[in-house]
Amino acid sequence: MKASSDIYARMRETVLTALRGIVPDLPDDIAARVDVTPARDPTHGDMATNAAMVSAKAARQPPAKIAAALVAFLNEVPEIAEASAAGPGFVNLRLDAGAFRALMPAILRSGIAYGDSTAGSGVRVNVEYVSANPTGPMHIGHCRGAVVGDALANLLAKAGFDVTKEYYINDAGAQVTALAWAAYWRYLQAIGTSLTEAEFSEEVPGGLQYRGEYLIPVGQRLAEHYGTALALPDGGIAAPELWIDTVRDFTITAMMAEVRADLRQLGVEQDVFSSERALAETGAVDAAIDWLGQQGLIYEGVLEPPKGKTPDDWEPRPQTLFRSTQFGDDVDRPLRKSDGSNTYFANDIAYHADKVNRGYDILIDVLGADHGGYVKRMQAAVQAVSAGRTKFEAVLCQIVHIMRGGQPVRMSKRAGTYVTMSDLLDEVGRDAVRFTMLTRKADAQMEFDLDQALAQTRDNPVFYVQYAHARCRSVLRAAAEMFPPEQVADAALAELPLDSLVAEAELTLIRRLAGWPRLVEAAALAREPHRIAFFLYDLAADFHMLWNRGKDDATLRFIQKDRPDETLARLALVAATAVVIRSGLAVMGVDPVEEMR
RNA sequence: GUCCCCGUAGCUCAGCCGGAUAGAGCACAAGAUUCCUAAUCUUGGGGCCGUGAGUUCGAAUCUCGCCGGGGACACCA
Repeated sequence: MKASSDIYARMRETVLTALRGIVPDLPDDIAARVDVTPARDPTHGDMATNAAMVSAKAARQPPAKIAAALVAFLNEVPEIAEASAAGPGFVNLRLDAGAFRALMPAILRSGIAYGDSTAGSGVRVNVEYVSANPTGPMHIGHCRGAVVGDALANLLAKAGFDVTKEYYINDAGAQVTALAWAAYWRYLQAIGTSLTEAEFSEEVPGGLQYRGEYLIPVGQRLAEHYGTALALPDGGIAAPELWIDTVRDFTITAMMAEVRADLRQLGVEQDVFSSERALAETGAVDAAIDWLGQQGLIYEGVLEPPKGKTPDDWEPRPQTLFRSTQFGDDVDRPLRKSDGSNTYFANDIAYHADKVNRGYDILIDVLGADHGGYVKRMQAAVQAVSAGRTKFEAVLCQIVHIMRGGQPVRMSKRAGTYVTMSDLLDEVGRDAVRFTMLTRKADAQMEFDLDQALAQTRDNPVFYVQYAHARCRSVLRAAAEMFPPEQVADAALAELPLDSLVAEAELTLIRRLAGWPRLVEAAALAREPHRIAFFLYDLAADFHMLWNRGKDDATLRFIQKDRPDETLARLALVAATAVVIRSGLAVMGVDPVEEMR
């Protein structure tokens, strides 16, 4: 088995081996707490371990004594230049520079697969994201969920999970009925009805919704397909049962085509599209409710009114309830409405049961923060339908405010009430949208500054990282004048001796590259794809710094015309840097650029 | 009233499973370019990590209370 390309994981194994020699009956839970982390302060060396401190109690020895024994052992390890005890019991490690340099051939051979991990050990994860109602164009909120979900799925896959990307089409319920009415209105307009919008709205149960212009083309296409057959001869409203299924299906199909087009523009491709309607029609919802009933998790009851804020029309009412409180929820949750039809929650239970039955170990839903109150009941439901075998997690995405010149941007002509994803993509482009959306924790509100996303300065992280990659490529292009192309290919550079890389700025960069696998694992475990963006930003900073060192001191430039061997070693470092940037951008779904214009 | 998220430099935010002297960018001040793209870099000032307790060798990080901001709270999706 080849050594892990995560040098921190490898050193941790070494430390554990040493620790077991000192504390023979080391408990597993203590061993699990032993960590080898990058040193925060470079004067402490390259890495530090807490091994002596966390094991002190179990060993019934003072940390300093364990640390001293660890130091003695670790100083005999060839890769370690120096081990020393410090502070309350840290053991600091300074590695032989060669140990870091030795990673570069592995990086160059792996390409963007560098950083791939087996930490997920093939655990099956379903990441459900976007899942917008097909009632209109995707807007800015969907966009964040789409980017976060997609990057999270990529990240988990890189960390060794077996990932499925899924979209849940909410094509059942009252909203799509309202959508059908709205499309029908545009249809009547297309065939020249004499009704006014106000007159039409009078006839719609609940009133006309979805008044944005985006349904006009759908109405026109309905008119092309069906002529006047869906209306009364005078252009009036025909009996709903004569047209509503037709119009609804037609409109959902049209809206989903738009959604897919928007997602394609964003570079998101999901593996599975699940339909709420299809699920309901196969009887899966009733089956799920029956199953819960057999487990004794369902009863007929009356809920207390919510405290503090009672709805105006609240009245006590017997309902079919799920015992979600048995699984930690605050109240039991209704599965059927007063008219006997299923609630959205009931459908969602069936849907998640379906995912459980497809064999996933972990279900992750990427949701808007307004669904925060939904998480506990879904956790309860998944626990119930999987008999505790499947884990449910939610990643909540907070609201995004689009800003321009310090002012919020609100309206879209087409959609009427919100900024569409498509507008945003047209204005700043896919890469800037994706990267910028990942420069905040998902559960923190963010301001998306259009000016900044387009700015070509350091305060635009997209640009800054892209520029670093372009500079790497630029150096390699320039080197082509000095060497034949095959000699500066990644594979060839991977074979070179690298002992000449000794400058501090070079070693800083190399250490950063060495931290990539560790970061991938940590980010995947925390479900925090935004960490990738910050890592790449720091990596870019290291590279730009090294580049500028060459401006102060000509001997530090990458290309040294009279010293081909040193030049090639430096090219290896540049190429490895480019590889890691590409590896990170791939997780984020951002394309690297070869040169800036 | 209950639940969830947030509170770190003037501003926008990082801070990985608790670790040593809390970090970036912007803004502000001063500097670096006959050069692999200065679209960059260097240096400097700037902090009661909202607040009070607790847990312990050690807390920005974990627990509880309080203050402040956002969100969600039967029969919507």
